[in-house]
Amino acid sequence: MADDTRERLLRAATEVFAEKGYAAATVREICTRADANVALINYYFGDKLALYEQVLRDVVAADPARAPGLLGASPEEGLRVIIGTMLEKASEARGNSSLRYRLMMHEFSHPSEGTVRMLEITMRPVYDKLRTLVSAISGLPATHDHVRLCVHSLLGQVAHFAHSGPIMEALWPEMKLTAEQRKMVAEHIAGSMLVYLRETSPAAHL
Amino acid sequence: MADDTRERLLRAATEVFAEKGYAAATVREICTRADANVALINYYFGDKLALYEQVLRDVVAADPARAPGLLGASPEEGLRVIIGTMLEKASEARGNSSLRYRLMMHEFSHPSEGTVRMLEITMRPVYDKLRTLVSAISGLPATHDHVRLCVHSLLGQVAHFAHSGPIMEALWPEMKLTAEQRKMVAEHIAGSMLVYLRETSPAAHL
DNA sequence: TGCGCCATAAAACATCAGTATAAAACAGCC
DNA sequence: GGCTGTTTTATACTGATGTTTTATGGCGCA
Repeated sequence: MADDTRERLLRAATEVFAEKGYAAATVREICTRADANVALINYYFGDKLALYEQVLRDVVAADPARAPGLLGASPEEGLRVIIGTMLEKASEARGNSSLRYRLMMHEFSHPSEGTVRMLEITMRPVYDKLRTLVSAISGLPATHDHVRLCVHSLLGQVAHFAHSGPIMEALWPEMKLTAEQRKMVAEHIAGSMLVYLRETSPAAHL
Repeated sequence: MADDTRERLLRAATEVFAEKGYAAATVREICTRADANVALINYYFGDKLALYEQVLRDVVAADPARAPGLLGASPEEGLRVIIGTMLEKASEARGNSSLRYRLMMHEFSHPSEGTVRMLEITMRPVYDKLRTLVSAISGLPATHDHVRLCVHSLLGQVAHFAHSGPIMEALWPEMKLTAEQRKMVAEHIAGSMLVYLRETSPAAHL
């Protein structure tokens, strides 16, 4: 039952971290959900942070930034797909692949002790992928300030729509990120960026 | 010395809340900074939340959303000014007027127990002002989904650039929101939104 | 059977949070 | 000076957190 318990702990930890972020998650809740004793987290992983890193490592075993349907698509379509995927995965309930995005977006809007690890492990690939896409669309090098600004704008917007529950509730109660609304938001974010990139790309100034 | 101590507590609380947000701020740090005893917060204000609300009430006595130079300007200019002001104030060190924005943006990216009060008191005016501006530029009613989406995009981007320190540091170390960079970011956020609004406004489809 | 090891459990521990209390210090006024 | 109410202090309480310790149960194996 040893490995079994370890697995249960990992699974529970993944859920709780994805739901609440690193700081707000408590080892006691994780253990309760895993039907395990509080001491077992330290027994198996050392401490809370090490558990978190293990969760990240496990969950990242999945695709880094290769959303299905992204291969062969135009950069424009790629942008739409990746934004849509992030939003969708960030608001889905569970399912191993979506937890990855929930973790990512949670840490993104609630930076914490574990954030730096998380960033390097899970965010970097997405960030770089987005830069590649924006670079291809705009015709600018991926290191250009303009490209970086656009990518951060995208990430900032996604994080906001996906993870500022209380704010949304207060300012726009109808926005609950239903499947329909998610599509609308994704199209808004990707669409507005594409319009902007088209207008400001060097090609537009011929 | 009574009112004096109360004032010191309020000032210290404003600083600490602005720096760390409601949740991460501790009454002990506030009292230390104010050179006061831990018990005095409860003596003067009741509890931490009441202190926070008092800070909000005080700090909001300033302008709600009337940045200087906003009167009489075109909606487009208004948008640029308000975005620039938010970014600028959010990253300034202190000065009573800037604390307001730091509080706002902090709570915005780290929703907490005090968030709802905060939102209604300080965010709502900015939110409504932005909606008015976007509405005027786009020609759509301020309640339209398109307008709301745009405003949330703006707020999300500002919050991100102003308050996701660890993320920025990891992904874009050179971006430190210096005065120069702030101008660039503000122009990016406002400028891209204006391009988008121009392209999608009903007038563009004649 | 008894030894040893691994997994689990129960409980304790240390720390830090917000809060409460009771006594001390102080101020104003007769 | 001495009373009275207000302000301040030192300290303790309560609860939550991450962590550690100590004990217990099961199981293979000589």
